[in-house]
Order: sequence, then structure tokens, then C-alpha cells
Amino acid sequence: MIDVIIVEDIREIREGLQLLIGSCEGFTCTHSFPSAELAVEAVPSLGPDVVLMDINLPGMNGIEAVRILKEKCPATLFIMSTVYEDDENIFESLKAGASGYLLKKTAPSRIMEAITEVTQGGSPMSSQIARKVIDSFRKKDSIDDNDILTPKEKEVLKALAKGLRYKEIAAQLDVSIETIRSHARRIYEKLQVQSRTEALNKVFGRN
Amino acid sequence: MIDVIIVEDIREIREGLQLLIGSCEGFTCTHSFPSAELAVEAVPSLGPDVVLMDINLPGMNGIEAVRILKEKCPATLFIMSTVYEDDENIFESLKAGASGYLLKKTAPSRIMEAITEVTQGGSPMSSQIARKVIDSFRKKDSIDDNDILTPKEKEVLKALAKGLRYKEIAAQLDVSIETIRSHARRIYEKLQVQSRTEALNKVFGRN
DNA sequence: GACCGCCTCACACTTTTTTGTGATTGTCAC
DNA sequence: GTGACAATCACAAAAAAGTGTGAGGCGGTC
Repeated sequence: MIDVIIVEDIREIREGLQLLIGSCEGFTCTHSFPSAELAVEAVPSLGPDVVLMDINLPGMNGIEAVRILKEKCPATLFIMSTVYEDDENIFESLKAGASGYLLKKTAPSRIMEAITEVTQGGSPMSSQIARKVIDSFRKKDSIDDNDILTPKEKEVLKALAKGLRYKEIAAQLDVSIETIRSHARRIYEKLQVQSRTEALNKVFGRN
Repeated sequence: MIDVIIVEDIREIREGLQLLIGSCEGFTCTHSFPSAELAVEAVPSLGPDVVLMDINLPGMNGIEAVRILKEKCPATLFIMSTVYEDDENIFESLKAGASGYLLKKTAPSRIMEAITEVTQGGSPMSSQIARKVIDSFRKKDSIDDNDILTPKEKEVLKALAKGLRYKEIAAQLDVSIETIRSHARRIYEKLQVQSRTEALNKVFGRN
């Protein structure tokens, strides 16, 4: 029996999901909460198998709630349920400890499938969201799709990213150290930053 | 019309796939190769939409082939097709530029689905594989799982990661700039690096 | 109590980075 | 052929980072 808890502020959706899950064989949904605060308070003592968590909640958001709850209940699996499809929310959710990421528009049958999957060691998410995740995985090339930097500047920036010193970069590219200085200066100007680390945070979107 | 190329050393599988894809409406599969070397040679001039790439090939493996081909054909999408389910092969493939990862046991209908998905901006992979990806994701951004640094050092390192200057960090933590220097020094010693960027590459495993 | 690790601070010195202000060459578009 | 811009180099100065050495206080453990 898989015990599911729902955190969702819109009553219709919350009760709809609860009804859906409760009516499926092998699943129970005895509790649901309309806010992150209430969930954070109650969930640890309930120790459910799965929590379906909305992101946009009044007060504390769902991501923060997952961060707190995953800490207290490492065994519980969290699936985000949201309308947001942006990188920021996806990555933050996953970093916070979510194992799945569903969009609100997901069909009920797929939701049940996702709950099953997550308990079997899977990570249910749409193919599109998976792409975002794996793209971030390979963000070495994110320098290349920057269109304000020239090829040479990108080359220098990659070297800067490796932590090389100006003199080392100059040797590698077989130019004067003054040239590297110039490139670095232009790069910083274009990116509107004033240090190597800031520039890297900017292009790698890491922050 | 989606043009697919197959790289697979086992003739039965290769021809089977070619037949399967060729028989589906909206897809063509005019070329296939039994080795990575042949594919690396020929694919750039063919510029297919999708390449279905085996990993275990005689000679050069499929991951290396993807690394080379993705460089030359950024628009082409690569889907790995393999029996390997280990983290190493998955991560290396994705880092090399693959957009999807299928197991050999995948049903033919799912393979066609995957090819469609990948051209629509998705990343077809099993739920289990997605989990492995997001699990590794979580380890990334956490300086916290580093057990050789003290809490204060981690705090300083996080500030260093933001690109803050020593004086700014000192102000933020309300200590002397000399203290920040000391912390930075200890951090570099422990991580065995000699610059901020190197330290960040080390903890974020970016290299 | 002695020892040790963590956090704190200080001074001095070297190296590197960042910034300011140039200048030359070559290429490409208009 | 002029203007815009990329790439190259130069000199100089200010700011910041990195390194060596030392030291005091504080909370734990043995």
C-alpha cells in the first residue's frame, strides 16, 4: 500500500487528487495540506511514501518545503506538481530533493503512473524536462552559444574557466600576455562583470 | 521527414532497426554503419536529424563517436542505444552530447517514440535512468557534502563561488578581511589548489 | 591541565588580476 | 575608401588575490 500526501492550495485540485489516488487500488491518501507550513509541521510524523507537492503556495513555497522535509524524511519521495517549466524551478526542486517533476496539465493516469514509478526507483518527468536537466549536465558548451562574444574571446573564457593564469593562457594560445589581458577586459565589459568568477557564473548560469 | 542513421555492429540488430525505421511513416533510414570510425567519417556530410548510437562497438566506442560528431554536427541529435545501465556510461554519454539514452531491451514502438520525442526537444530515457541523472545533479551544487572543510570554510567558499571580493565576504560575515584570507588559504591548502577558480572547479567537479 | 582543531586577526611580501589609455594590422561591409 | 570591429601588442598603475609567518581565544577531548 503506497501512502500519498498532497500539498496543494487550490481546494478543487487538492480534493480531486485525493479522490483520484484514494480510488486507485494499492494507494491511499489519508492526508492533504493546503500550505507548505502545515505540511512541514505534520508530514514528518506521518512518514508517507510519496508527497505530491505544489510549488506555488501561499507563504513558504513547495521547493523550500521539500528542502526541509527531505532532510527529516529521507525515505519519503517527493514529486513536484506545478505549472512552472523554467529551468530555475526545475533545478531548485531537484536540488532540494524532489525525485520527480510533473506539470499540472499532466493526465490523471500519468500521475498515478508517476507515483508508481517513483516508488520503483524512477524519476518521472516529461521528456522536455529531462532535456533541460541533461543540458545543464553538459554546460561546458554553454560558452559557445553566447552570441555576444567573439570566437577568440570564447576561447580565452574557456581557459579562464579552467583556472589558468593569464601567462598560461598566453602560452597556450601562443600570443602575448597583453593580448590575453585585452581579451579578458573585453569579455568582462561585454558580460558586465568585474572578475573571472563573476564572468563564469554569468555564462554558466550558475549564480 | 526525419532522417535517422544507425551505428551498430551486430548486423541483425542494425538491419532490423533500419527496416523498422524505414517502414514508419515520416522516417527514413538511408544509412547505417557497423563501426564508430565509419560513422565519424561519413555522418558529417550526411547531416542526419538523429543518430542511434550503440556504445559497445569494436574499436572506438559510441561515446567517443558522439563527442566527435556532436562537435561537427551540433544540430544532429544523438540517442544512445546500449545494454549498459551504469552511471559511468550514462553520464559520459550525456556529457559527450547525447540527448537520449535507451536500453537495448526497449520495445520497437518505444524506440520510434523516442526518436520523435528527441526531435521535439525531449530527452527520451527510462525513468530509472532519469533518476540516476537527477541524483548526480543533487550532489553537484553542494559544497556541504565536503567533509574536509569546516562549516566556516564552507561558508566562505560559497561566498567565493559567488564571486564576492574578500572585503565583501568579510563584511557579510562580519569579520576582518584577514580572517577571510586565512580561511581562503586553508581552503586552498585542503583542496590542493592555488586559486579561487581552481577551488570551485574542484568542489563543483566541473573541471 | 595539556593538546588540538576551529575561528579569529595582523603584517609583510609576491604574484596576479583588473583597469586605463593607447596603437597597429587586417578583414569585411557599405 | 571609410568605418566598424576583431585581434594583436604595449606601458603603467591600482586593486585584489595568494603566500609566509605568527599569535590569541575558545571549546572540546584525553
